[in-house]
Amino acid sequence: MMKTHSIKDVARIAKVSTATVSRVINNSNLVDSWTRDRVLKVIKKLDYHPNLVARSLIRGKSNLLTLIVPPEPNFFSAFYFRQILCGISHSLSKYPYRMMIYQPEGYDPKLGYPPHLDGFPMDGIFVIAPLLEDRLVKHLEKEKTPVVLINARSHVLDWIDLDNVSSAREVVLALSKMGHTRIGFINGLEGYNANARLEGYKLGLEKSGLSYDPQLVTNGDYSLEKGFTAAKKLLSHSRKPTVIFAANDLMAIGAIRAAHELGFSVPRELSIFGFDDSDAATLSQPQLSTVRQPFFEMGERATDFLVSRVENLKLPQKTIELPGQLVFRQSSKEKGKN
Amino acid sequence: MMKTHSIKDVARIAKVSTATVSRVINNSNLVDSWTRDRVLKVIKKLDYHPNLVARSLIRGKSNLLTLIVPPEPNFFSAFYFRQILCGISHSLSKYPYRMMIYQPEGYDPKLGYPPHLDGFPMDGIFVIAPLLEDRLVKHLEKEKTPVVLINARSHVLDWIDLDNVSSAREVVLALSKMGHTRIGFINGLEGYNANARLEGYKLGLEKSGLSYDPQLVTNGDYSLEKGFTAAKKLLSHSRKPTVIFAANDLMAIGAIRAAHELGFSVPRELSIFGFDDSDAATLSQPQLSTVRQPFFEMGERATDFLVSRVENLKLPQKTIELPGQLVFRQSSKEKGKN
DNA sequence: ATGAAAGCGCTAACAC
DNA sequence: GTGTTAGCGCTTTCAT
Repeated sequence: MMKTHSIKDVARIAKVSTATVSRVINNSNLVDSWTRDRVLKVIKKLDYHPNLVARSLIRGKSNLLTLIVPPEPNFFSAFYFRQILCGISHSLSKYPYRMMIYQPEGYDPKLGYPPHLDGFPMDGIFVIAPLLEDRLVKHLEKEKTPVVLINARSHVLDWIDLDNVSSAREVVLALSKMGHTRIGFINGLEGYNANARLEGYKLGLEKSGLSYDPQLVTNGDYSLEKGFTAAKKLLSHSRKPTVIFAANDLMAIGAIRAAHELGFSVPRELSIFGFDDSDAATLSQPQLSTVRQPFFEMGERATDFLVSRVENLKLPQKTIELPGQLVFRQSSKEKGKN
Repeated sequence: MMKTHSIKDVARIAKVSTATVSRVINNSNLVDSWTRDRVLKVIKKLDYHPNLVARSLIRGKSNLLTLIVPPEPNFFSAFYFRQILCGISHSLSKYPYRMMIYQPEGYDPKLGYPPHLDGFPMDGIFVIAPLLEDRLVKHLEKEKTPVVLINARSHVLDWIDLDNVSSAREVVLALSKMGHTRIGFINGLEGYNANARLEGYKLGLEKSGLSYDPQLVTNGDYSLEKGFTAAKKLLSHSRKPTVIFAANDLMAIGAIRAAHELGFSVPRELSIFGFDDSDAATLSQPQLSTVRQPFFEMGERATDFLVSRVENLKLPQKTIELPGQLVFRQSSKEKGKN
């Protein structure tokens, strides 16, 4: 920020009042077209740009949105984070808003997080929730600054989330249609997502006329290592699965490694299905079939939600579940085919 | 941003002037400790926080730094981008500054980019340069807003970059020490980096007493596909390399695939060395030996550079070359060993 | 050590 | 249509 021309300079040179200049730069129609032209000419000549700080001060609105990032140092690397970021950034170009990124060092219940977040001005807040602390969400629900939750839910705040249940169900349905009858499942960490995906798994079985077999289901923690051991466990039973569906890609890749170590060929003898369509999905050998979460679109929609709420605080709560998309790659195939 | 208490409320209740309150919140020592206590008490009681917008207006300083992101929609996914972002965010927590992310839709030479960048206030600019347009850098060199270049260089602006030459040289040196005498090189896209890495490659050969053989060097474009074809070409010669050093990881992975397709076992018959230590490096099979760019540290240093320049515009140009770190994984081994 | 007052650049009544 | 003016919340001389 440096010294530039102000509205006064323009007014003086154009021989009008600052009010008129203000009207011009705000496209008010209460200004004669001849006057407007004169003012615009001066504005151009001076290369005048309105000082948005002054505007923020008087309007009580900064046009800044904050994306809160959990204190984990490598959160920016998370695949979903960057996709969402892309979506936000893309959608934001439609609006006169900018995004600030704020990663608190930690949460201090005394000091509280929002709405001050160190006092920096902001009109609205994006929260990416997968790794987020519940208490922050609780806190945000009480604040007046508009918030949109991405990949999480609330009874109060706007949110955007994957339809985990139907996505998992669709996978099982597809697998069943491919001839698989023994479908293993490696669940994620305890929490909403894991519950929903497991529920979808069960619904898929039901819809396919398959019965639920506890021996085919095991717990994971979203890590590659756990996927590895979980798959080994699943494959050690007498009536082995012909396909393993993992609640995320990393565990699916762990499962592939386990299969290889046990001498199973993927996908000839064992199919593997992941969840998330992370980078790892195409880097793995064989490339992973998986569920693509529409993170980019989530970011876009979140932006639309947030901007519209900032501009109209009275809106009713908006929520949306987006469907996942099944991506078939090399790690899955019809049962018995070659 | 919503209606909160102002400095006037505090002043009124504490029975002092606003000037005194201002002194208190700015830690001026020109205030009696008894008065200070009284004021602080009121501040706490009212949960008063200074309005940073008003402060920005009067100080002509927003404490906002902008990270410019090239118009490519998926730039946020680039692995160096997120590492750098982590570094910036981490270092930023030491300072009373925040980061805005701004991805222009495109560059308009007429309108110009900075310093206005749509007029949003900012005290300084981070530019991540690998994919960045030269004309933006040229433009920035003429502006008064402080800029720090990350992964690029300038004769005017502050910058932070990898020491590409010495990093590539170290790889060749290490490879040579491991017994390799025929070291293939897949170069990157024309540009500073590629030149520097090729130069480092040559220096490494020289220092190792190896002679430069044009047959061992071929051009790439940083893509996996190109790495694949380039490696095939290198391996088709009569006097094949025993190790291929690629100017980035993706090409190195392409080289691994080529080797496999041609029936070479990696690393038994052919070693592969990458550059960047991207995600792909650990996801590939075998895991890739590579050069780790200190992106996180670059982000940190860039932040330190930028903040200190914002706070003292008169500083002389600051530049720094950071050394890469060799990471030995499964894709390389000593020649002839098993 | 403290206060009064001007003013940062802009917008929005309100008057004409 | 256009101008006058008050004031957003803060900092900072300049007095005292």
